[in-house]
Amino acid sequence: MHMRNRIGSPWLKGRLRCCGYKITIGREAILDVISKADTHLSAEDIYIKVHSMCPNIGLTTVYRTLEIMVKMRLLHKFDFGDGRARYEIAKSEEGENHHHHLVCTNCNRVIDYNDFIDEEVRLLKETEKGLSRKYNFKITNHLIQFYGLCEKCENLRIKRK
Amino acid sequence: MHMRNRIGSPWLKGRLRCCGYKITIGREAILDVISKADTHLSAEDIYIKVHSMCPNIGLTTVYRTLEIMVKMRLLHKFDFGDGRARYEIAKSEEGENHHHHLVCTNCNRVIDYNDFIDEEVRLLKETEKGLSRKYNFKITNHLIQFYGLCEKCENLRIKRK
DNA sequence: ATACTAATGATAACCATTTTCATTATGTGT
DNA sequence: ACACATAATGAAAATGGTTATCATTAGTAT
Ligand SMILES: [Mn+2]
Ligand SMILES: [Mn+2]
Ligand SMILES: [Zn+2]
Ligand SMILES: [Zn+2]
Repeated sequence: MHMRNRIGSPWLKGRLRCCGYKITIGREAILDVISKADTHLSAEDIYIKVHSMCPNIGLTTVYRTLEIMVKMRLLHKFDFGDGRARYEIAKSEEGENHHHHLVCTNCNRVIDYNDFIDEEVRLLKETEKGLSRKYNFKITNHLIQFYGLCEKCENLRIKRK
Repeated sequence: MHMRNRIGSPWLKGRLRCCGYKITIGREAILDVISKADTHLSAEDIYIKVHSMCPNIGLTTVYRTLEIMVKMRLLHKFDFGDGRARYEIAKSEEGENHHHHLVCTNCNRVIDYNDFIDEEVRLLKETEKGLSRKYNFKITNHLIQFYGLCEKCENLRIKRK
């Protein structure tokens, strides 16, 4: 039993392996950081965290691994408007991690939510079905984001006034 | 009556003017291109079209004008995943131009749709109200995109198989 | 027409991401 | 354990969309 087996999600490693990808030290460290993250990390965020554990992993490898995982749909890639891509686990051993976002247009804070009401989910499926038929478009995914001001920024705005 | 009054949306020009912005030849040409566009243009797309009419307008001016209009909420700025921002009229004399998108993940084609069903609109408003209350988040806008394969790409995929 | 100042464009800088390529490490078969 | 084929890697350079700089120009109010 080596140290290596202790880091990185075994499930994610399995997914990579069975797609023919090799499990390297760098990838393990990257998987480890991603699977433990509770925010939307940028490639550089991940690189910095990985670097503290494995100082010889390059930023290029981070980008390459992220790209693979996005293609495999294990990771979601988002643009929240701050000039860099941000990543978040899409699938894990526990299943899909589907949720929507509230994005503050002032401070770029992002709030996840997945407490959908039943009616919401039903109508979304209905809508997807209708669109698929009408536009002959095979829908595989959706992105729903609400933009506005978070509590803090809205309070600041009111005070300033 | 000069030639200048014949190009660019008078309404858009009015909006800029009453915010203290000067109406320049470059801006008129940019407004003209944007208001006549029926696709999601990039800054360079706009620059090329403007250039054919006004060869001495620089790309920098295009970027600057677009930025102003996005801040004024006259324009929407989108990221469809092709590495450049794309713009689309958000408000015009006729009112809001609100719609959602179907984005092909293979060829990057984007389909607009705004034939929402009543229930859809109602539930969206309801959802926004619920989220605002729950997360103390002041929602001003939303982005809804469905990803998948357009008719053409889906057909190609089937044949290839 | 004049003055004030916003707007402009050429250029360089910026910076996230990608490409290149010689070197290294991994999985597999022995 | 060893060797082999080749996927993966990292350092460095390139790419490309966007932004900053700054001297010059042009729109607007008077
Ligand atoms: Mn999220
Ligand atoms: Mn559109
Ligand atoms: Zn905020
Ligand atoms: Zn397509």
